[in-house]
Amino acid sequence: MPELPEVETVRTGLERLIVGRTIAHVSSDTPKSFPNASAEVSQFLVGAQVSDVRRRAKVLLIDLSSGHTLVTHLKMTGQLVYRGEQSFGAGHPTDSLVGELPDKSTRVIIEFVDGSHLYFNDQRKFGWMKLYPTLEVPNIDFMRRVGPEPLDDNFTASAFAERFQRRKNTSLKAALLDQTVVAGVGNIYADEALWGAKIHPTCLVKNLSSTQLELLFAELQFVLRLSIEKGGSTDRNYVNAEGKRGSYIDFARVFRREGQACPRCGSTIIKTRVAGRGTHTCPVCQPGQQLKAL
DNA sequence: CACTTGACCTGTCCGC
DNA sequence: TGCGGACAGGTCAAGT
Repeated sequence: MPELPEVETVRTGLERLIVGRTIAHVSSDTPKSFPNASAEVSQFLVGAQVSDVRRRAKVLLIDLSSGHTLVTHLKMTGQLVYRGEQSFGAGHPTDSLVGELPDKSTRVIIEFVDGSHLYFNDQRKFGWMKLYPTLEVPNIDFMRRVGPEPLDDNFTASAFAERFQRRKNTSLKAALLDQTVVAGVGNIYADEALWGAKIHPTCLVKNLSSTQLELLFAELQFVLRLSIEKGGSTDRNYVNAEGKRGSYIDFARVFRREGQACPRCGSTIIKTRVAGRGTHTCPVCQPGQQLKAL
């Protein structure tokens, strides 16, 4: 489930692997994955050179020399994997989690003039690629509404606390997952940051002190930075632009660790459901209302 | 308006 | 071994 650190890791890889390459051909297996991959649109793709790869929240922005941008959302199971030209045989890198490409979950194939490929794989078809004029990207509904980047130097803990007041009657977990409050946080890092701040996910925003919210911000930045350093979290499907896994999951304190010991106090971590999501907490470090364990 | 729930998909896992 | 159902979780539409 790509969140900010995973998308940032893909961005870094793509920046190194595809900037400067020229597109020769684009195909899509289903309009759902690339709604505007029509012949009319391909004139802005074919012959265009990749000029930059950017990220905003969980969205990847692949800028082209044609003045257009391939906007990509990986949602839960999306992967963007680059494969260089293969001079012989049909082999694939042995250190890749992804096998021969394309495979049955390949939705979009971008072929470059040098014979290399970028594959958009997405098992569950929730993700998508869309082409927009670069100048219109900031006007996309999601881009207009999405909150500040949590790792932006200009985004302060007090500004973070202030933005949470927009959702004062909801749970901390729901507020963290709300992309209009702060960008890029998903289920993994919401649970990890709440454990770090010793706050229960069902706690209402209005019941938190500004000190607690500032501590939560510090913990959120910590887990996001650590995960970027570890190349993201490979829980199920996520891989980077080379098809390789990320290792943050090995450093996670509560996420996917139900039944194991809390690394801070030794209590047994439990899994509950909060804001419609599987939620991992330490019942001792994060005191709050008792919830029925799943 | 504020907030919550369901839909979108497919593969995996668990219990019978 | 097969089969039904729960579950995974990002975002938006629909519902309360």
